[in-house]
Amino acid sequence: MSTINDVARLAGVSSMTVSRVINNSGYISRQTRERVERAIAELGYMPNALARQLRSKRTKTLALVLTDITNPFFTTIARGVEDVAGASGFSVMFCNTDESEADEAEYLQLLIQRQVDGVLLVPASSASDSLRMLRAHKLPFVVIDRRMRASHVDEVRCDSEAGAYSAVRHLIDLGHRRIAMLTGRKAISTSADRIAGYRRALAEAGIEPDRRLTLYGSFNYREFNQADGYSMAQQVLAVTPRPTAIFAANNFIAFGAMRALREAGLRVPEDLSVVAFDDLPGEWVIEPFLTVVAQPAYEIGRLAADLLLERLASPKPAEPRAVILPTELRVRRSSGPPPAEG
Amino acid sequence: MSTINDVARLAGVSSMTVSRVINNSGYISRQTRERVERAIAELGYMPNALARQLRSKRTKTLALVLTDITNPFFTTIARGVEDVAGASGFSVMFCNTDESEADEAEYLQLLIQRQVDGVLLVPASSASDSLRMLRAHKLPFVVIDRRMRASHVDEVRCDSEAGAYSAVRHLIDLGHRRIAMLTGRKAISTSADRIAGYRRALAEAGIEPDRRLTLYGSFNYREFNQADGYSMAQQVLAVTPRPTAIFAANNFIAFGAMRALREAGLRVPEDLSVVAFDDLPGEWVIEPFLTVVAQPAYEIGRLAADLLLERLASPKPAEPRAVILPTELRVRRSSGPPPAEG
DNA sequence: CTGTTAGCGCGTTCAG
DNA sequence: CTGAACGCGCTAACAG
Repeated sequence: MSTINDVARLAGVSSMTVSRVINNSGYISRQTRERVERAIAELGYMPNALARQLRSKRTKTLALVLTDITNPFFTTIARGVEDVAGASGFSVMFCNTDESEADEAEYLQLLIQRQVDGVLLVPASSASDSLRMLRAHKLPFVVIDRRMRASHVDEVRCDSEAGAYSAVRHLIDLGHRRIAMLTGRKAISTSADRIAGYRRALAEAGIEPDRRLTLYGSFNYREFNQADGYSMAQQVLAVTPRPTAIFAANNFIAFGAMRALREAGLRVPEDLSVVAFDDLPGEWVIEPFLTVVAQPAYEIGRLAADLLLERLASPKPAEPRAVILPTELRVRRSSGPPPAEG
Repeated sequence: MSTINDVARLAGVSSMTVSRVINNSGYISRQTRERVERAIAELGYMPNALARQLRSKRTKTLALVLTDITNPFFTTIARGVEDVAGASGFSVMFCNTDESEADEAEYLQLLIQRQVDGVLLVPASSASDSLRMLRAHKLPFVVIDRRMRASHVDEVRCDSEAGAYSAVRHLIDLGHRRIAMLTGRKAISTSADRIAGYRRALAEAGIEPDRRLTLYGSFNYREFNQADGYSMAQQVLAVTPRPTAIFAANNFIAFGAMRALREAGLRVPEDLSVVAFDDLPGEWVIEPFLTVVAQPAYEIGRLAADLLLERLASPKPAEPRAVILPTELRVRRSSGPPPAEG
């Protein structure tokens, strides 16, 4: 409502003096400072951030571009980002791309126009169009959760290959040899990495991979969720001989698969074991059932924001840094030995 | 990087002409339009949103101030808000207050400074300091999920009283007469309303309320979550005669309580029934167990955003509107008849 | 310690 | 159909 000039007039000083009071910059006599502060209080003056940002060329805003804030894995990352950013006086804009590259591009445009200081990006694909755009506008960024084809970027993610390996290895140790893998979109690096880990574990155990047992999700994110896990599970159950275990590349797929299994009258883990990527926050689960490969989501968000803020603070462009976090296998009740041969 | 003037120079026109091309305002000859567009493409020019917003006094941004985006109930609301806002070209800023009135006040200040066009507020308390601030700065807002003491505001929420009534009535119908109620902070209207519904159901059934069976959460939000439900459950279990049912005012409390029950060696629902407010999205639950009073969270977000956008669009301040949505009782396996008298 | 000048990048207003 | 002048609210860079 009221501007810096109104304050200046009321306090009988120049607007510059008011500015200095607001920003605590330069020296000001106690008297004038108090006069100014009184005027500010009287008018209920609040500085217009747009004008400040336009002038100072800094918005103190980060953007977190991810696929779906509804997914607890990303929600937790978001929380980590916000906590770190907030502690440094930065706000965070959240953007849901729904795994759509078009939406991602559109959001990046918006963010560039809004002059955000930096971007945290969970890329919808490993293509580098987005990176090109970010670079063209000299906008600092950190890639989260997924690899890009273009290397040499700051990135924070988990070791999906090793995580998948540990999950499949766990199943193999239990005695499974026919293990199906239900994964996400082919375009996402985590899908590829988890399949790689799956294959390595099989190879190490001398198990010949059966092509019919590795399925990619198709989706269209908004329609996917459980549906894909459900139909993929139905597909692998139709293969003979039937697999004795399913490795799901994320929680949603696992839940969809569980539904398919129940409908098929199969018990978990007696008839079939299930292991998934990503755990659910403990608060939302009464009694955890799924054996999972957990990723430290909050930590990912925290570290990514740290890295980005560090970049913003330091004047010189340093070497890109990759932070690769370990996963943790949490063995619970959904995995057990395969049923005795019939 | 490049400004409107750079484009103008390259195209050999004035910046005003470029502005008209960007905004599709006024008449422009096909030729110049094409020249300008070529220049824009060549420079990779993107308009500076800060400057536009400063000039036009509109940011096309809404803020959603809530207590915790990590809570699935609010996450779903957020998604509803974002979908509606996005469809009208608005961005959304999310702000987590962690149930702290101080954080809320701080965020509102930030939002005022950033000149957001409107605010969707899940108030941390029913006190009206926040409303005063919003009004003083003529910032349109809609209150979500909770009542404020000050009436006469736009609001969208569920009927907590009726929802609680239906839950407790369900328990009474099953034969329960000693029903404990574990609720949230006293300062939150939903706590009060749910207790009112609880009491009405008891009164109607001629059951004398036992003061020892109604507990308020203390918290400090970040530390609360399950912990409070856990300890509150322990407290009511110590009361003799022991209650045969627990009504939890939200999911987190319910889960904490479930943990306490399990540790106490009590089976649900054989030894004790549990009913909670708020459902979990179906995608994250393998087999829903809790009987719940579900709120249409996505709908709440959608309607609130609709209402706010309507206010922004219409020039005249209309009468405040209250949208009160019904809840839905979903009976599942956590509730059953009380154990036979020992 | 304080004020003046200038301009961030854009769009409104009014002339042509 | 196009352009010039001006100002949104604030602060950097100089005075003094």
